[in-house]
Amino acid sequence: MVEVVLKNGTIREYKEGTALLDIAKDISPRLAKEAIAAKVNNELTDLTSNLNENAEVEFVDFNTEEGQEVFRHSTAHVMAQAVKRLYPEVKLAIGPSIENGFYYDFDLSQSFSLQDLEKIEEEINKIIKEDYSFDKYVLPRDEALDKFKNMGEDYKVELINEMPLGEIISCYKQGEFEDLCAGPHVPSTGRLKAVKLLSVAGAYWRGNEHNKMLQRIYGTSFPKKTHLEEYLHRLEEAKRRDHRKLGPELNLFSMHEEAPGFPFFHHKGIVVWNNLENFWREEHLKKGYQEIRTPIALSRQLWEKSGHWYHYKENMYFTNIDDNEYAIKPMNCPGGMLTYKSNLHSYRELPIRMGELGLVHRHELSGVLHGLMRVRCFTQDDAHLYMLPSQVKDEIIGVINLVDYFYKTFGFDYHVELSTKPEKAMGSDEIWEMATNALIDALNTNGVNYKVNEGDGAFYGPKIDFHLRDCLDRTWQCGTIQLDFQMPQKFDLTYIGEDGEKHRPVMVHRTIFGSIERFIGILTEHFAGAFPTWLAPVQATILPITDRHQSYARELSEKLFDMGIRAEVDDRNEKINYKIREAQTQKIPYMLVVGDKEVEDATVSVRHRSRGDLGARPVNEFIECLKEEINKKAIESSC
RNA sequence: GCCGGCGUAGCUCAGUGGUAGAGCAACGCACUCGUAAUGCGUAGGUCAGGGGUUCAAGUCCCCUCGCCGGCUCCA
Repeated sequence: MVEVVLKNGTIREYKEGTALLDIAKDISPRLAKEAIAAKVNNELTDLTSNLNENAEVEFVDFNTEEGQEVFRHSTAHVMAQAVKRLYPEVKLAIGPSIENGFYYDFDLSQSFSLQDLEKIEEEINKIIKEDYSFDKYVLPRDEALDKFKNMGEDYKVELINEMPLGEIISCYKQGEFEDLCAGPHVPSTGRLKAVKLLSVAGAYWRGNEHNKMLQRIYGTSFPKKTHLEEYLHRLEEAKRRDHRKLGPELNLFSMHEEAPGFPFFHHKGIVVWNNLENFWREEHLKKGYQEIRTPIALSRQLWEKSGHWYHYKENMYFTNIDDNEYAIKPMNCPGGMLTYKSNLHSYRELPIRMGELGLVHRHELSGVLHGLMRVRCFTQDDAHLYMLPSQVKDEIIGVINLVDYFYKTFGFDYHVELSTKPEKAMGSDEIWEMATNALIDALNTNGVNYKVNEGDGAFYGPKIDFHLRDCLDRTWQCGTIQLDFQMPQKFDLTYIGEDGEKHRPVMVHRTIFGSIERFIGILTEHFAGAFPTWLAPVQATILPITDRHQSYARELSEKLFDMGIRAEVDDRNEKINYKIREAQTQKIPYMLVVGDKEVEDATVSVRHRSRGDLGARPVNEFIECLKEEINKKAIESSC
């Protein structure tokens, strides 16, 4: 007998070699039905595997991240099986689960159309009905190599060849289909109730652009049809929040074929922009930042000195002035260096925090442009911090806290990534290690969770990135903190130390918004265009019922204007319902309806875009409340 | 940049090789109205651009541009 300790602490005994699935059945039929895999001594395992020793056992269902991963991964296998049935000459690459679904990469000469996806989906449903069990088996390396060579699965052969020598090679078989796989999987294909294939896209083998481009089919799956439908519905809803749709609709910005990747901001977009800038300036002044501005075009020699000429040239734009070559700045730092160097600095001044809202231009590949999120010119809320080595940790902690404060003001969740030395890097390994450890130290001190991206750092130093999510759960890097031991050296930056000698300061590049353009994109999607009142391009619209209420409406509007509130009067000859509808679609926070009653009582009837009709209030009382809401930068409205 | 898809009025979309359409928006007129669309009328098009096939092309073919979904890259 073996002893099983369940998650709730109860202990049960089973015959040695009992399958985990049978244990689940013994505990409850429902558990057996809902369990996707099991964790034996914290290791994820197939339900079909047997228990041979005492162990802690936990059953994993679709409500857990691991359960979803296993479920989607199994679906990917079934999709590969379906594709193989329909296109026997196809070669399989890899097929992992991803957030919200799965994909599988295929090498096939003909390209998949949307109709093909439907056919594949039908075949998947057949395989689900046929309810094959997922059977695991292990085999020695040579046999595995022979097997997949004979099958013509070149990509699998490549994968096996790269596995460490001692590694156990396992395969899973369902029906006629076999695939190299570490597992685990659901017990049988019948478990995969609701599957939907979503899109086809090109993807390079192993993510390397020099490799062959394969066809990637994306899909998702759920244990219940209704859950799939809910998910698809949510996707549709999310598309309505897309800033590329809302931006032009709300008259925030527009994009034009004449300038791909270069956004045009309209008045209403600029109002949002200016509010962000004002907030930024206020908070940075409080934190001891100076503000500078440096030119957009700087000479070739400067970029050679900074290293951009050698490490970043393919992303830069160039121009000639009086027969000399200039580059349009893709980053603000070299200009910042020159600014620092125009004065002599004492150690007493450090840390110096020099901010710049700098417009940078980068030549991005045409295929990556994406509304305001990925553009070819953008305004970085940059700053360069110059400090003593002993100040590094505190300065980084200061920036981490500032980012947190900013993002909290907008109600954003974010995640943090740490990027280490890339292949194309300046500087020695020792310097990189020191810099990277400084960042790690600061993160740990602040108790920040972070993910490590090996080799993803900037060419001049490692970085901490802050990522925000868009409406479709894609994440975008916004804030960043980059340590730089290179630039100060290249530009021979110095400060005069206590000893009267020149010393080299440490430098940090950092942004909070990242790019104002991208941040406005994220903001738009996060609030679905219904910006908090302090950011809203129009904060209140006054709606007179008829012509005879227009003078009262205009008086009110002037009063609001004098109090610094952005208000409009809709004096068009339309019914009140019509005006309200339009104000609603424009997502204006407050609608102030004025008619006979309001004129007589010196009140306004307040309607909020999401809270509806709130009734009449004295004008002054409402204005005070609104001012307060705006000053507090409240996310929720309360007037 | 690469793979695939898409491009008709300001917006959303019809249009099966044979005279370019609808709704909304815009503009004009009437209605003076109480919390999400008043009625009638008018105007609006190089069917992304260029080339080709055809008696005839929005429709079929080729090229270019842009957009969308990914990959690579990145704030």
